[in-house]
Amino acid sequence: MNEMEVSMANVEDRNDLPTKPIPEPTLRRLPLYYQYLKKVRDEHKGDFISCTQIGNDLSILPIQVRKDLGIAEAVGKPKLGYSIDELISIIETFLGWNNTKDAYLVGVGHLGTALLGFERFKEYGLNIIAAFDIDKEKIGKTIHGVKVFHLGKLHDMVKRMGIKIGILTVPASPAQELTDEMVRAGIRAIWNFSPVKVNVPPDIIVQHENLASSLVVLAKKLTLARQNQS
Amino acid sequence: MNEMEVSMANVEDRNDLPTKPIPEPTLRRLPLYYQYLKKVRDEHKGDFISCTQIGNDLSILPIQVRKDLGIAEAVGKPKLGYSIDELISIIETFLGWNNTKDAYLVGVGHLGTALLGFERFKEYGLNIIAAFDIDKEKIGKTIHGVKVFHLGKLHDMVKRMGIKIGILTVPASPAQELTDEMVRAGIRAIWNFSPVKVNVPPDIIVQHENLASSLVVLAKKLTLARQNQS
DNA sequence: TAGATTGTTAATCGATTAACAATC
DNA sequence: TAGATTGTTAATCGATTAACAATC
Repeated sequence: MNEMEVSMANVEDRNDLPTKPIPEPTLRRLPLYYQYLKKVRDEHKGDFISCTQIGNDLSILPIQVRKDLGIAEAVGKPKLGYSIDELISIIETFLGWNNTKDAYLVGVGHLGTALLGFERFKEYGLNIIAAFDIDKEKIGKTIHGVKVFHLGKLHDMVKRMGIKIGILTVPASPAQELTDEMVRAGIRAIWNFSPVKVNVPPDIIVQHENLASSLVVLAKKLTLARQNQS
Repeated sequence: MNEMEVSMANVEDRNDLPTKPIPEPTLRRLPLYYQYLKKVRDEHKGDFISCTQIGNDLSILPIQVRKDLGIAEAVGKPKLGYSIDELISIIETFLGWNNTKDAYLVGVGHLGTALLGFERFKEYGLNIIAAFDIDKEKIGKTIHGVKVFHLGKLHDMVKRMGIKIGILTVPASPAQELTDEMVRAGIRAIWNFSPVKVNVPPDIIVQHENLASSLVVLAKKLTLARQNQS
């Protein structure tokens, strides 16, 4: 490959489609680094940090930290490490936390209410600007600064505001129907906290948050640990 | 390998340690199959179901369904498929949902309250039998059938009841301290809903539930989909 | 019987981990 | 300078997917 080809490849990578896929495990670890780095910054112990340091503190192999940071396009200095401030800002940019995305939440039960109270979401570029329910007790109220509307208004409001992200915090039974309704209105990505898998057209993104799955992993690890120690 | 060796190997696998590790992705999919199978059973469309059918409905490759069910030690009939009832019962047994595990919950905020209300956990063998907080408003109250105690009673109650699972639903700041306290008292597995990674001794299990990580995956997929379609 | 489906072994794919030259 | 650390290429590992004989 000659110099011309190299520079062409760079241009393609940065400006053109398709963007190369980022490994999901890396994507999931970046927020961990971010939270850790902000803590470290507040301790004022220096301006630079090494992968060895990060890895030790987070129980992740240093080489993996280096790979992840490389994918996020961070650049370090041999012997010194990475600038903490720069790293924080690079992760923010890479994950798109600078430009906020608006979202609607459907289902103001216990979990929905809890999510409405997560101030932290704003830090991660997510802004829940309205909630929907069918319970007359809740409609019209403002919960954690977010107004609750009747579900019947969902379609028009999604259309009018051009909302792309929907958060689904409802029981199993109405989950599919409400998903269909959101998709019809123009929602492109659904964060699904309901206990069932919902079906969507191929161009719609669904992120299924399944507490049962997580609990199973925890419980099985506990059982295996007991067996192997006995 | 002769017949003797084969039978010896079987005996070891079934009765002796160490139990062979189960792939975590499989473990996470099993509850999905379970929820789906219960729905199918209630529709009374027949007694048997094939991997093709399950896979189509859940958007999972049939061969992967077959692998997963095999790992859970399910046995099917060529041409017919698997008995739905048998499959449900095999998953319940394999995941240990028959014998309930008691747990304590620490931090009765919005999320903690929501988790206390999840009746579904009982189905998955998890029984939250007490909650702890430092807020005098909450102490002494019963939320969703679970009594809230002062945090100071955690240590003695864990010891006395032999509780092994702790659910941590607190903000970042007290998370590590409360983890240490739980471990000292005898907790062996922590389901961590706090926004920070907590450090534990090597024999303690931590399952970190990180909403920021999930949100990042959702948002990045949405961004990539837009770029590739433009 | 014929054909769909299981169970198992092999091939592929992608993420993790190792190796090592470049460098502040 | 010497040594720790980065960035990159190669090796390993484990999960997914494919292939195919056995079978109700």
